[in-house]
This record gives sequence, structure tokens and C-alpha cells, in this order.
Amino acid sequence: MASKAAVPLSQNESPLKQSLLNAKQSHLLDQLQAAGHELSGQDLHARLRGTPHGMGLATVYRHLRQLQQRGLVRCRHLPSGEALYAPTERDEHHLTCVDCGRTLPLRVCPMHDVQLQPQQLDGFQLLFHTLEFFGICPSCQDRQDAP
Amino acid sequence: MASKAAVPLSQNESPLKQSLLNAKQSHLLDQLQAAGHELSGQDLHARLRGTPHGMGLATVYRHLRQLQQRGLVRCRHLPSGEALYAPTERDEHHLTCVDCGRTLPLRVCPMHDVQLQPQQLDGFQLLFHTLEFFGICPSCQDRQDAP
DNA sequence: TGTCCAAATGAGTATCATTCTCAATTCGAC
DNA sequence: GTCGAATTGAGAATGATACTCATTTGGACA
Repeated sequence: MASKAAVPLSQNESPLKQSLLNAKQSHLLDQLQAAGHELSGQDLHARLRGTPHGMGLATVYRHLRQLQQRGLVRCRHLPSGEALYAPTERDEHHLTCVDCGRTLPLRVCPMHDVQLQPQQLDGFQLLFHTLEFFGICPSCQDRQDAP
Repeated sequence: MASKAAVPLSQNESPLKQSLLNAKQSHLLDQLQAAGHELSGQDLHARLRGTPHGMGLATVYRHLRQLQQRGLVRCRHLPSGEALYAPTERDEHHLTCVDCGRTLPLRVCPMHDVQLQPQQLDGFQLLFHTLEFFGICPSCQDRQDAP
């Protein structure tokens, strides 16, 4: 079913994309692209509810997993355990406070130009990556210093 | 309580470490260092059970969070939702199959030399980072090609 | 158009890691 | 030894995600 062509990091795979997606998957991807920021499975379910493209929660998660397996969607987990999804074409990563959980998008991806060596891949077909920085935000630093 | 000194990526913070940790936190960190690979909260609880250092599950998670907030432990989430913990001093990251979940340690961190620009940090005190690659492992590629 | 089968769907339930609650215990200072 | 604060842990609560299975949908073919 899936083409075996390598999918380089941060490349446009649109032509491939359309031929592989069914209507529901396209609607999910559209929502993610339109949102401009990451959405959880619950978010997507709530946004589509009531529209002509509404679907059950189980279906949302099923298709999100398939979109991930096709390399079209990446997900990261908040410290709360919630998973947030975004289109992989949006090469955006985050800086998150380990204390309050506040999250800040990084405008540039420091990994953008870095390539893995083939021997590191061990035969894996690379789809996408996640990069996240963790630290303590200014207000939590202040709170820690003056308790 | 916490020192405000910046903690550079991938640096040895041992002298700081000892003065900040209580006994239970030290035991958790020891286990993680001794294991040589990532452990989940459940793993740690099971390993310590029956030893003189056994502690309740709630305590394990409480201290793991604090170790994270001190930048001594990093965690990543498997697609299954399970969180795996490792000492940040072990600058090791992973390549994970989006299909079967098999995970492969990368021997080198491609981020090792990359520095974030101060204006990107927006006042955050940087503690650690997680970097993960996702793809399809050879056996899942084979299975997809010959269903 | 009618029939068949396979795939997709979703409502409800199950799972399971993690967090919360709160009473009991421990610790440190004096 | 006494007091208050901090720590602990057993059990319950939470909540996101996965599973189950009966129903629906859609395409192929007659």
C-alpha cells in the first residue's frame, strides 16, 4: 500500500499525500493545518462535532495514528500526558516549562539541516522527528527564588 | 531552594546534584544510572519493591517529577503513552517505529553541538532536551509491502 | 437496481499510567 | 520530649486512549 520511497525530513510530500488519504483523514489534516497550532485528539473531536465532518472519538484516534504512520502528522506529549498533533510539514518545535507546563513555540528548528547517517538508521524509513526543550520559565524561576 | 545557575546542555552537574537530593531521590537516580537504559515509573517501583529502598508508587512519580524539574532526569513518551525516564547526563536519543513501536538507541546526539540562541529562550532556564526520530522499521516495511 | 462481502464506523466499555486525597508517619528544631 | 511541618503511601479518582462488536457504508458484480 505505502510507497517505499524515502521521505526526507521537512520535505513537501503533498502529491503522495492526497492519493493515500480517505475523506476523514483529509478532514483531520485540514483541521490541523487550519488551526495553526497543535491540537489534541479531544480537540479535533470537539471541533468537528456538529459539522458535516463530525466523527466518533475512536475514529479520530484511529486516523491520527494512521496519519502518523504515513509521516503526515507528528505528535508530542505534554507533561500532563495529553498528546498534541501537528502536520509534519510544519517544522515547529517547543520549549516547555517543567514546572508550570507553559509551552513556547520555537521559530526555527535547530535540527533543520542536520542529517542522520545511514548507518544510524539501521534500515528504518525516516518519517519525522520531534525535538523538545525543557526548562524553567521566568515566572517559575521567580516563584522558586521567593517562596 | 534551587540554585539559579544556568545548567548547560550535556554537562556534569554532579556536585550540585548531591546537595539537592534527599535519600529517595538519590535511590531513584541510582537505579536509572545503574539500569543503563530507560525505565518507566512502574519499572522503578517494581525494582525497588522488596529492597530497603522500596517506596510507594505515588512517591516514585512525585520524585521523578522533581528530578525532572531539577534537570537531572529526562523523560520521553512511547506511542503507548508510557513515560520512560533516563538521567539527562546520558545524552542518548531514539529512533522509534510508528508501526510496531520498536525503539532503537542512537549512539550520538545530533543536537550535541547545537546551541539555542538566547532570544529563542525568552528567559527560560534550559534544563535538557528530548529528540526523537520516528520512522518505519525494516520488518514493518516488509509487512506493508507484502500483506 | 439488488445482492454480496469487506472495510469503516462509533457508542459504549475497558485499560492503565499517572495524579490526587488524606490520614498516618517521620523529621528537625528547640 | 514536644510541636509543627514535611513526607509518605494505600487506595480511589482521573482521563486519555484503545478495544469490542453490532451496525452501516460502499464498491463490485450480476
